[in-house]
Amino acid sequence: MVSKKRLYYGGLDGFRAPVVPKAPRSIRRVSSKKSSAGGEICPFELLAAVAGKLLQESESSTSSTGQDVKEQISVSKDNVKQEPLDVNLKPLRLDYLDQGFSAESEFVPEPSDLELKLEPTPLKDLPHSDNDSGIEHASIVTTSDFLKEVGANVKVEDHNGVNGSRSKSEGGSPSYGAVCDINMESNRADVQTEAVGKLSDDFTAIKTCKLQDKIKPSVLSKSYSSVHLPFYSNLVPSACFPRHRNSVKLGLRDDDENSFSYNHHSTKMKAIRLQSRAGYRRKRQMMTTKYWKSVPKLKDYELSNTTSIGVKHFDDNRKNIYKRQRCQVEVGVKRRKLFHHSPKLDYVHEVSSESISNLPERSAGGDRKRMPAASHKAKAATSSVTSHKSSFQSKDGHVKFSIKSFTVPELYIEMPETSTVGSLKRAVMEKLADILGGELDVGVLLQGKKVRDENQTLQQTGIIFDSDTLGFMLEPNHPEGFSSPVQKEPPLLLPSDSHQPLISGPASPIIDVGSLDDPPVPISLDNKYESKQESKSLLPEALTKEIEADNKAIVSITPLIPEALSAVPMNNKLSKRSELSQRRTRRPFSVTEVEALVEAVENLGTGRWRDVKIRSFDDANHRTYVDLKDKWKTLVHTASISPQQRRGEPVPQDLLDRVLAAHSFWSQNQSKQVGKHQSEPLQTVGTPVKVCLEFER
DNA sequence: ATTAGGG
DNA sequence: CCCTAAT
Repeated sequence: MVSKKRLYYGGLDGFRAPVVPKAPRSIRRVSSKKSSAGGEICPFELLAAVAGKLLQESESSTSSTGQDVKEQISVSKDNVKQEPLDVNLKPLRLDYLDQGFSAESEFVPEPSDLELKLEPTPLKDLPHSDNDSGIEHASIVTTSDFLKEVGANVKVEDHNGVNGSRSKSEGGSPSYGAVCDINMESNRADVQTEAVGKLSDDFTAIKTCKLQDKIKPSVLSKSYSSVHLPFYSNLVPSACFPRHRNSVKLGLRDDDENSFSYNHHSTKMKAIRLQSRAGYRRKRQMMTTKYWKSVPKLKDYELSNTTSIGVKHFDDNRKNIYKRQRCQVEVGVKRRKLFHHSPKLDYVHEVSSESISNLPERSAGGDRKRMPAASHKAKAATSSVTSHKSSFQSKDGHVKFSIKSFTVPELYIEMPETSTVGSLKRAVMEKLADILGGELDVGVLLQGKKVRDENQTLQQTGIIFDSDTLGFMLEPNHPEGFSSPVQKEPPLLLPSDSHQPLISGPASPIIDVGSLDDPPVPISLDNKYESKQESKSLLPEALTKEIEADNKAIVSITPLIPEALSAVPMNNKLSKRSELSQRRTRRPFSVTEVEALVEAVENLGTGRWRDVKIRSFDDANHRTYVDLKDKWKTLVHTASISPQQRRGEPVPQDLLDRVLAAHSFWSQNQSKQVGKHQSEPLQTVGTPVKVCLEFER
């Protein structure tokens, strides 16, 4: 840092000539995208694997007890690889109904062994009611049907015995019909989890949760472009069940990084086309734009009419359909209330999400550069699958469902023991925010209990990742600021029983996933992937201790994704804003970022935010050029006010000075407009010419 | 898609 | 940060 400043004042090196001269958009664009070549892997493999395994096992087993399933599913870890998960899943087809995902996705799945396809069938049998009981009823019915269906094929039953403990926690608060529904689903989910868990001992933790979702009218579903999720039979095993902890890492980048590191451990692994972050981002933006803009503009359900043709249930809520997208979280609580009060429940949805946490022995080396040494490493590969069955009916007796959204982010977090629980929370939260695109509040659970004192250090709290008792709970985060009721709910945590460290309990199922527009969070699941950490801003210098402890962390991610689709006939006013646009999570600029910004602006000027972005924030997808511009704006303002009036993380005065200098320089120097190509970067002449070569980041 | 500003 | 208008 210090030397950085010097660098700046060094003059020679201080303001380098614009690295990115203004160039034709086309060209620049290319350059900007290049970084995203990596792409991401569709994470559905995981789900597929689970499902497949489940199916397989189930088919052979008529038993409905968890015990049986367990036994049957038990697979010797050594055979994991030999036992490709190319289970006969043909009957299962998951259709990823997310437009964004499929439509413009660069994601080109390879031939898949498995495809889960949703068969949009009329929801003829879904009961609709105007009251809670009705809702509940609907849910139950759905579940039953589903089970029935499943039973035919898979024999997935509610394994209370197996999940008893977890069920308990869940059952604690079935105040809402929705909850009840969830519980049931959760159990099912557990089964799957169990199955997966049995697949390999390498699974440190598996967490399954159900995402509550509403079934959308089939029409809507159809409108979605369907994405085929390729299932790489061999991928899953290798990816998910690292046999040697040191050699294989399961990771997903949850942040906006584009690069994936591969561990060449699994040769069988098929090369997978990774979807680039950029792609994701694009899609997401598209989606958001669509919904943020379209919704408000459309009047009189114009949108619904065009989009949801033939959908009659939407009368009161059509608009909402388009809102869910980004409000996943915030609506959560509200939604539930709605469920309660909402007169109509048009859809019953069943969503499942699975989270698999993998505990890598060691952190990926690649992360080192970005991550200061840390004592705790929490790596979690979480996959949440949201699938809703538009219909549980299956003529052929096959289970059909669609995946609404799927996220299999790997949260790779390294925290010093001295870091606080709060920081841990933030770290996780940010990751999730990036992934889910929503504002999520993360609760840290230890031994199933929510850790309250966020100021305690991990050490003090007793959070040792070796204990399989660390969990995270997603809570709805209300922009409005009121505490979310959901927090009151019994936290769903990871099983703390050490007996089965591999399997974790169901996560809080209270998840609502938007159906249509959920931004498919393309998250790749790849064991070869080495996650990078970008929590630098979160954990500045604190990360100093390097403890190569073998930490296991189970991260249970239970995204709460509100479903706007639900009957929300009520006044839109109230939840209008919140539902339409969930504010992005606030990410205060760190000093480091500020410095990067300052430097970039010094060189590029104040009118080339895109270039600034590329230059200094290319890897920070959550920082858009608009953000940078805004930040600059605030920086200029900040620099002009008295230090006492400044808030937040104090920005070093020297940086502010630079801000002012650059600001005045560029505002005065019209050259950018004149020569529009490359204006002379601001030359700082203050200090002696001292060039310090320092490479940051 | 970017840029520029207002809110 | 969000939202818009204008490019």
